[in-house]
Amino acid sequence: MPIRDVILETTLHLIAKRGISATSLQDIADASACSKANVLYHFSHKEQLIDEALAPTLSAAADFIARAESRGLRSVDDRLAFTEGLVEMLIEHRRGIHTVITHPYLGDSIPALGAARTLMAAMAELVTGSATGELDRIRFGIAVAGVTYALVSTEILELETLGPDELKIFLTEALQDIVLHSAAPPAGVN
Amino acid sequence: MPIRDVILETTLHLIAKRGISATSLQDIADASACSKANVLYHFSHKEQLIDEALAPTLSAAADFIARAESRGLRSVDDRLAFTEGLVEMLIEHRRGIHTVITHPYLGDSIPALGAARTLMAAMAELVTGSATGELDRIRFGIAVAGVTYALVSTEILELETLGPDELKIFLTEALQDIVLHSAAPPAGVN
DNA sequence: TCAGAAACTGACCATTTGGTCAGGACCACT
DNA sequence: AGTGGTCCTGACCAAATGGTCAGTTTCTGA
Repeated sequence: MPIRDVILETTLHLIAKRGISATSLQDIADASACSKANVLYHFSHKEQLIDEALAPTLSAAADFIARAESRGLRSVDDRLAFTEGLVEMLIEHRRGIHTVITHPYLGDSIPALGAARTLMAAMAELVTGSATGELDRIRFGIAVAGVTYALVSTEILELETLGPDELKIFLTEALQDIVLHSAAPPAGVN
Repeated sequence: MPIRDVILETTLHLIAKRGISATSLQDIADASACSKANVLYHFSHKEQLIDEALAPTLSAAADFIARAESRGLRSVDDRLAFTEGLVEMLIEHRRGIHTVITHPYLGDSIPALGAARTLMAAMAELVTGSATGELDRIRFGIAVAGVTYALVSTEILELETLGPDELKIFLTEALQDIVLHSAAPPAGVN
């Protein structure tokens, strides 16, 4: 594995664990077994390094949202596909998502985090735009925010005991219960 | 307002906005219109300052969880009371909760954040312990994590347009829909 | 009025931070 | 063998950080 990729991998790991501001270039260099100068040779600035480390997460999220947008969320099938895709994406890019979630403020200095904000807004509009009423909207929103955050801090639901496959199944099912409940209310709740 | 309280207030404000590591004592001093040395006169270390700024949030959360624990979450009424209390507490201590949520890693250096971790675990056990099955547990967890996170980053659901009262009503209602759905499933979903 | 405590400050310090730079090692190609 | 380019490093820098301290102002109570 080329040192450049090692550095990126290490960076993603460290910033997810300790946070961005608390992770110095020296830390990253040490953990990558190279010099700080070398880190700055491959990535001109710290911001650029972080940005690049988060890039895969961001593009995966952007893809997911773009697909969902083009398909819409009107039908029950759309919503099922949406929730399943969301869970899949979140699981695969756990560490990046965690970083994005825990750093809402650095959006101005790190492009990826700014982009994340935009994506969140897009997702919110997608989710809320397809809802039929205020309550429905909020319920859907809570569900989406819920899986996202629950997965990010897996201890909260003691999810870490589950394997990735089970995890995906359970989360998807739970999410779909909530979402379907709002898409096709059995009683006159709304 | 005594300068000590001004500093605490300012600190809570700044760390919620920019994050802990990115908020320097100088920033806090400037925003409080006093010298950095004075900040360190009232609070011997940065960690202690942060800790004290988060204290009200932490004790409110601890109180809430203790009350919920002693009452349990068995009956529907208990769950209704729990969700309402949760939403109330989250709304009142928004900024502190936001800080706690976005700084899972500093738990070792800042006591309040360590305590927050413990509280989260306690809440998880409370919530999951009262569930009847794995799916039920996860659904409840998602709902709780959902309101928490949604409220913390209000833009996500465009909640900032709602007044605090409406906000509370809507969030509580949505949460209770989800929770009740799991407590007393109308159809044989579970 | 005056002493002593509490509140506050500027100057200072060691350390760490992100970042630069001149040069060395290693490579492929001629 | 030599040349040019990529990879990599130690030494270095200015700025900022958390924190100390000696000393000054301000309050308070006798």
